[in-house]
Amino acid sequence: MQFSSRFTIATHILLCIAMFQNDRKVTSDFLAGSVNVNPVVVRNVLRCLSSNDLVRIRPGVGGAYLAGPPENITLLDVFRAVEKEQTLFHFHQDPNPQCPVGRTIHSVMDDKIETMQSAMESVMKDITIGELLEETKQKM
Amino acid sequence: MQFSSRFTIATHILLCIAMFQNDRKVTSDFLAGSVNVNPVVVRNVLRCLSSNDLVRIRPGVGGAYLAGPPENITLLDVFRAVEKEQTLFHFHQDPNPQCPVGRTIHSVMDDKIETMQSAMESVMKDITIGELLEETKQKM
DNA sequence: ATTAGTTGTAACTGACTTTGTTACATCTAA
DNA sequence: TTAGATGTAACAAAGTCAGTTACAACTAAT
Repeated sequence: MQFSSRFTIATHILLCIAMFQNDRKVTSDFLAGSVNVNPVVVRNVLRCLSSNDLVRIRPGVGGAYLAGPPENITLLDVFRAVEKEQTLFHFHQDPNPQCPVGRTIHSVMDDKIETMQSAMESVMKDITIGELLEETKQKM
Repeated sequence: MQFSSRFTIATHILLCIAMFQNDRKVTSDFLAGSVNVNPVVVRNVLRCLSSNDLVRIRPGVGGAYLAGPPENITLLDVFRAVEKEQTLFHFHQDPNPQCPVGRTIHSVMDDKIETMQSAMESVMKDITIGELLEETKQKM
């Protein structure tokens, strides 16, 4: 099981906006062309990013802009904006409380899973759209 | 999106085997009762664990046993045994190569995602079934 | 050899999620 | 008023997960 592609799509979108927002109007159709998905998918992702104050969208006239400098947007911001279900693992429901393992499994495992997730998120927190933008420009 | 519950189910199963294998025959029905899922789900997970040499199963006569001491089984072993799709994120297919972002997004993002996953896996590697067993016994 | 108890595994279902798509209402500036 | 956007509901196709049934195959004990 994996996280959906919304995270990579959202990162792609933010990079595109950062790259092009000063030169042209960055519409959902333009973004859809670069990411190569349906414009509605882009608009749904943009809505998530917008409601988390990462981008500003101009309804009617069109165009998306970063809400702040790209150095201030971390991949953790992006992840939290687009992934509703942010716990890493499903836990099986209703383990048998009459079994000593079933009775305690949650209290034993919950903080382990949290540690795993924190490890992942601390990496995300240290990577910004600004860095990725620089790296992209170097590779152009 | 999340990983399936197979990981927590597998961990539960291993803890149960470690806890009870010396006292009674640990069948898939017994395990199913503790985890509170269908015995076929247990047998499927057991097959994954067995083919990765974490447990031994006695066909015919019945009963599952740890293949080695619980201190030698890490949560990363468990994770790799039961999760076929082990990359953390779906990547959107076919970004547009005519866009500078689309052309480079993979080479920019791939190692970042790998770093995130490594961070998670290094936590998994440091937690063993033996530790969880001790913690369970303390909480009983 | 038979039997009871167990595992191995295929097949099917329902529920859910993701992704793609269409359609249309709404908004804004020119 | 209009052109060009965005907002969003609705639906379908595909995939995955989990539950269940059913039955073949295996093993030890009798």
